[in-house]
Amino acid sequence: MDRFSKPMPQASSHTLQVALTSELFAGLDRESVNVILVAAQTKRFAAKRTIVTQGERVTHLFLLIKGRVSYYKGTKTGHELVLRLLVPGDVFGLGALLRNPPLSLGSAKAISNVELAVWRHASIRKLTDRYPQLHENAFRMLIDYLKAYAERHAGLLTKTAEQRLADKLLDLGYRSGREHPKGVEVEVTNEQLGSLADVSLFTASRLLSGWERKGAVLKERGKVVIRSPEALVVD
Amino acid sequence: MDRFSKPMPQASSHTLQVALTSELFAGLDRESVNVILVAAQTKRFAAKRTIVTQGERVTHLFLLIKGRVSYYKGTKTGHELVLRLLVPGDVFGLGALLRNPPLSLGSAKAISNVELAVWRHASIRKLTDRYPQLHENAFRMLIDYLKAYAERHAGLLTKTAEQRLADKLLDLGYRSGREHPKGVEVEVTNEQLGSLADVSLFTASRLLSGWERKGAVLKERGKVVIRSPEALVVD
DNA sequence: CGCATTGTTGACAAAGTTCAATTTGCGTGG
DNA sequence: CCACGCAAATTGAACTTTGTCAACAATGCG
Repeated sequence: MDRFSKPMPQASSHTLQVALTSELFAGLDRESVNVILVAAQTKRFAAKRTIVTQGERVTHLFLLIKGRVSYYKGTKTGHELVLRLLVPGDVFGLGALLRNPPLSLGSAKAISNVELAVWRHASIRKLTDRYPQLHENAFRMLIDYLKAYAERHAGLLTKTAEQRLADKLLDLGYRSGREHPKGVEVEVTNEQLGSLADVSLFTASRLLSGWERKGAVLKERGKVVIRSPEALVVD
Repeated sequence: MDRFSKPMPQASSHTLQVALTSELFAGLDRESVNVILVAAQTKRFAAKRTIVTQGERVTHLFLLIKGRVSYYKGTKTGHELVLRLLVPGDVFGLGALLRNPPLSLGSAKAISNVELAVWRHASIRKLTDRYPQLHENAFRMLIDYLKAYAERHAGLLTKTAEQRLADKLLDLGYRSGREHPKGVEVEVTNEQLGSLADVSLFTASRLLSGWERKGAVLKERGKVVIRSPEALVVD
């Protein structure tokens, strides 16, 4: 195996594109990210398939390339608490960076058909040795999640259902909105949105209807089009 | 300065004792922990003093040696959301392990007179280079906090105020309970307990009174004595 | 002893949840 | 291409838990 005889392996350009936007690879140059990506496997899951299960050991690190994933926590009473709706560039399974990975704190489920870059525990460990920046980034992401959580929690105690729902809808629009002739289109059901905002799906339905009457949003099954974000901001 | 002429510096035995119980030093041997501790400064704060302030850059890592600290998040509406009551062995300021430390997500306030071991950013960075286990431990702790948070959040949606309050009281008893002729004594005010369980201080007062009538607890100003933990467990 | 902190209790209100009954939209298979 | 059936959304009505506010009591520090 002569080092001159073989071209450098390349990750698909779309995958590379997405990875470069991920916080996990912040501060790493294009080549390094490419090296890291070629160590990953590409996996696909059909809509509604479970990708990781709460309570099982975290043996893989995932980077979402295409589609949407719901990361949620099941509760004893059967409720599903959606922790975050993941969009391309988001990662999950950060526990796999540890020598002895912990048990997963939630489950991940494909909402649409999805494509993921997947690293096995052993290979991501090797990569973090070689690129310590990865560890640094992952650490920072955890702190950011913690911060986001504390805020969500504080919001639950101090804001009204309407404010929380509006906040989440706008956040989703920002993170995963699509162009639409009348505004920004967000793919989300009342139930998902409600769970993210810690509001029942009924309340979500009522509030959205109210906004629609005011002309702030349009609704379709499984979608919301934000027409005037200003109308949703309270302050 | 001859390396044979000077005895090895030693951390105070009590400090070492506490440090060895801390998750942050899990898997490190006594000598290593000692080396790490001598790089720290000992600081004392009087009751009610603020130790770190939300929103300021995290420039120091703290290990609580003696006393109690409240780690909380202030909200715009003036509420204080207590994230955790810290007891000896607990740490805060984990963000200081990052090269560019983030802003603090909460504030820390001394409840009693406290003693802390404190590392400056630069020195803790040197230590993590020398003892990578520190990084590993900190990472795991963040994941554990995240898990605890998700559970607290889920509890808020699925459990009653009574269950949540009971859970927190028992958790505190376990983490920081003291012997008492009639049971386990916990130093906590209704307000603190209420905030930890996401319950108003009035509801906390009412529930505790109810338990006292049933003989499950005894109350004194600033203290609760748990007489029969079983009576508080619901299942 | 006086004052600040902590705790108590009642009356009341409000914000959302729950449940049930329907309706609407959409993909699929005959 | 139509009909079936599931998933998503709607709407009303009753209910309930908990927070809010106010007035007051007790505790203990300096």
